[in-house]
Amino acid sequence: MVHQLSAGSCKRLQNASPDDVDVFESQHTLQFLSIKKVGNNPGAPASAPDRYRIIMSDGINYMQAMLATQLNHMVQDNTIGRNTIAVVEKLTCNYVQEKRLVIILSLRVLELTAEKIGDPSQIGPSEMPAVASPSTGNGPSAPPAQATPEVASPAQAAPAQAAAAPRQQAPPQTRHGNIYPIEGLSPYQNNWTIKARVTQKSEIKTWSNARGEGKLFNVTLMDDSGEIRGTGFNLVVDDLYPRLEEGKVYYISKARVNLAKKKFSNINNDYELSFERNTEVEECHEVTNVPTIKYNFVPLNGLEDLSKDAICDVIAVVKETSPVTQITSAKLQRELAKRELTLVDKSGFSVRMTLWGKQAEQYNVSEPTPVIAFKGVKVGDFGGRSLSMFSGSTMQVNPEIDECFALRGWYDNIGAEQTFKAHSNTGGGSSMYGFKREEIRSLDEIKQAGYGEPDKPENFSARATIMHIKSDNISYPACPTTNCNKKVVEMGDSWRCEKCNQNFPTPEHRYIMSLAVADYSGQAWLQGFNDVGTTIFGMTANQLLEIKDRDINEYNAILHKANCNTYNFSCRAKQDTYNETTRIRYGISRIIPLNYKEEAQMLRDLLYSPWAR
DNA sequence: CCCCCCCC
Repeated sequence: MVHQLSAGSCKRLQNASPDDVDVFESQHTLQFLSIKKVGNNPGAPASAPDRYRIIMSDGINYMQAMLATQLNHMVQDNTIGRNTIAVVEKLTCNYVQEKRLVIILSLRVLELTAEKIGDPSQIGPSEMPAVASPSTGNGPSAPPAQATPEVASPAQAAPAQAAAAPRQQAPPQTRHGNIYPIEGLSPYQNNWTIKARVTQKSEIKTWSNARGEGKLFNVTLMDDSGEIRGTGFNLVVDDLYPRLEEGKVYYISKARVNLAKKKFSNINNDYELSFERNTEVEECHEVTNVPTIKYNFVPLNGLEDLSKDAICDVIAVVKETSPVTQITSAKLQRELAKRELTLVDKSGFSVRMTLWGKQAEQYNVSEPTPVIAFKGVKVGDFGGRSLSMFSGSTMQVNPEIDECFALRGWYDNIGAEQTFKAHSNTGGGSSMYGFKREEIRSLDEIKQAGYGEPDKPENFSARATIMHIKSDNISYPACPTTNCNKKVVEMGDSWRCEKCNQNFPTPEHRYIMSLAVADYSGQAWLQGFNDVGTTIFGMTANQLLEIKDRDINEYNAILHKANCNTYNFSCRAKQDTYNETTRIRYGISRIIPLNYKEEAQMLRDLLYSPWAR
């Protein structure tokens, strides 16, 4: 495959000012001549991500760029390498100390390993046109940049241009300097300003532990590129807490960019901000391009498809509001304010939403049945399904969005008179008949655990694939009386049930089957009864036996076709003695075909929710 | 530097 490099891209990138969106957000087909890991700052924490410097060529020139750390995996899993040709789709640029740094934010590989194209040369200082505001130019006498430990030295690649005229290329001197997308922030950039909306502000929290005590608050900041969490500690709380207001937009600069501990936040960013004493915050009144909260609403009837502890957004009419009550949390050893809202929506379901602490106390909506949009709330299983706000969750009363208008119209017309279904503990979702998705165990684990000791049957959940079904004896003739299911014996031209003391012209065949199933860890034999067979074969045992009598090949084909299908199982391990041999038998109490949407959502929730496991 | 998200 022959790819055409974007001749001239290096020059354009080299000369672009950081707000030159046309250059940084257009597509450049480039070849990576080298990718090299560079050292971290001496002061960087051990957990700091690796940083990679890329020498990239447009066939005519080459230049250096840094790979945004969120793309590090591409180097580590060899998605990119030496001589890779890729479309660089998004870049950014900023100044670290006096040095200009181009950072690759997004790329798409065209060819992993190609021949080197052309004979590109380094862009020299002579090719750097004078640009930008002459008023800010320091001229050629500007002190050359020091190679700082903060940034990889570009020595091999392009020593000259980085130091040559950095000031000439400085961004337009707005009062707030270089406006940066949140997505582009990373620890090796220190001269940025973001323009972001505070979408959430926590209350002031205090702590006291072995390492000391103090207070802190968090905000969630959002712009059109992404979101990031910011935290202020102690003295900074006094300064910034009153100045940052939910919903308003601010210019923020000179905060520290740290690695986020994902475990503790559902915010989609590898980094978080730490507000320092010198952090600058100024409200922005020209609010353009700063999105308000984006929602991904789940209707209330859809909550049963989410697993417990999933995080979701909902919009609903608040039909009832409880007063604030104080509960005593055993866990926290203190009192805690709580308020319950009853939410309803067009799906005809109602669900309870719990607010805690400040959010419970400060809930202050005068109208009786507002529409409220909630973001980042936690799904619980109390009463089938419940919802709960985190301190990081947000709510918007009567937001100016279509979903809100639609709900308002529906409720005022018909919804107010409707009765609503509550979620129940049975059926659907993760509460189905003992199957616990979050407690799935491997077959090997079950065997190792020795479940099913004498008189101690154990229930467990498993996900396994059918490998083989014993075909010789797949069913038994049973009493057709509802809920009897006892084996009947053939007596002349009828079938007798001893339990019911009755004879029947024909029995009802019921499945009794042994399945060999396997998962990644090993295999096991599971015993299944009637519902297992009807689930697996999609027909009753009577129907299957009829096929077996008519055409043994078709019967064998049906059994064969059942193999290689994966199910969720609720099982019961029980010790069993038969013919003086004791063994553990695994009975299937429920077989559940995989719901791929639900399985995928579970995986998604694992990624998004630090509390889902 | 927190990192708990609670109760019934």
